[in-house]
Amino acid sequence: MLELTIKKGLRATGRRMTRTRQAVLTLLERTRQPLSATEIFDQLHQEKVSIDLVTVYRTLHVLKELGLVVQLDLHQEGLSRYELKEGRKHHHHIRCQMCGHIVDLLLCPLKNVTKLIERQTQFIVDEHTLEFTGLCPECQ
Amino acid sequence: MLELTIKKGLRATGRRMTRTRQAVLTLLERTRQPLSATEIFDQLHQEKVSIDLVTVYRTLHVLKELGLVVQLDLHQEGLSRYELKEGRKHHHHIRCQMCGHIVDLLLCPLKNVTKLIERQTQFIVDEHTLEFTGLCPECQ
DNA sequence: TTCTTATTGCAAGTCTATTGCAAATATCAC
DNA sequence: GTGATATTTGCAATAGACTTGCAATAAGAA
Repeated sequence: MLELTIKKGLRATGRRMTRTRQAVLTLLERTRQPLSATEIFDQLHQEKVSIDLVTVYRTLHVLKELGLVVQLDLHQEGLSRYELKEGRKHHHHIRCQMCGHIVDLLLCPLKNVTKLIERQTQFIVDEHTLEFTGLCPECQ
Repeated sequence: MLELTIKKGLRATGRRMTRTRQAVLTLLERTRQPLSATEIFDQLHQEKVSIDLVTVYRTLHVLKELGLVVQLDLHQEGLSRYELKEGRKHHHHIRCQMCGHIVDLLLCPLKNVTKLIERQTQFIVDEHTLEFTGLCPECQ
């Protein structure tokens, strides 16, 4: 169970499971799109959950630190989005420029490329960001 | 000559070549690293060029519109960087997490992938962002 | 239930980037 | 060169994402 895993992770670092963290997690769990802090804030308020925007940011920060959540910086959006890892494989996204709809990509074409880059640049590669934009079927 | 090309581009859209635009361009031309607006502002001020930060932003916006400059959003930097196109091919970057040094990558492994994504998602792919982070040879 | 300590909300602040507007300046016609 | 006109600039103010300090609150262990 996801909730148990998370509780353990929190405990292990001297942290507590609280109503607000619960609320953020539940929302992320049932939402398919990666959410921004503001979107999480707005959505929870619509559901009459009282939470401060600062707390949303802090919660996301903690969840990211525990490796339970991934932070995305989509192409020129100027904000961060978050999605639960929850056993999902490393993947990328494509976002519609028109409607903002975000879809997961099932492939990551970069596994072989990393070695090539390391040889070429002498860097030790740590992370990569790969995000696409375009027009979704509805907006074409 | 780059300067002529730019002047033409400006003219063609009813714009003018000015001292400030000149200064931003010259700086971009002789700097190898992609620069942020603030960095451009600071550098020009160090060189006793009087320019407002707003003007830097507006200049970059215009140059981007003319297709003379590329806007980069590197992995979780929280700001945009700009570099001259100037006949250079489409490419990506890798940034050192330690010292911030940015190096060009000579390959783009995504040409074939785009078609695959279009088939898979039914999107029409327009752009992609691909940026790496890691440790540069000096920081390892 | 009580105590300790993490967590929260609020207010204020930071940083990147944008907008409105009057003043400055580039370009064109003369 | 001079003047007309339209673009560009600087300044002040503003927007929006995100952070920090601190007192009040709540989780969880005894």
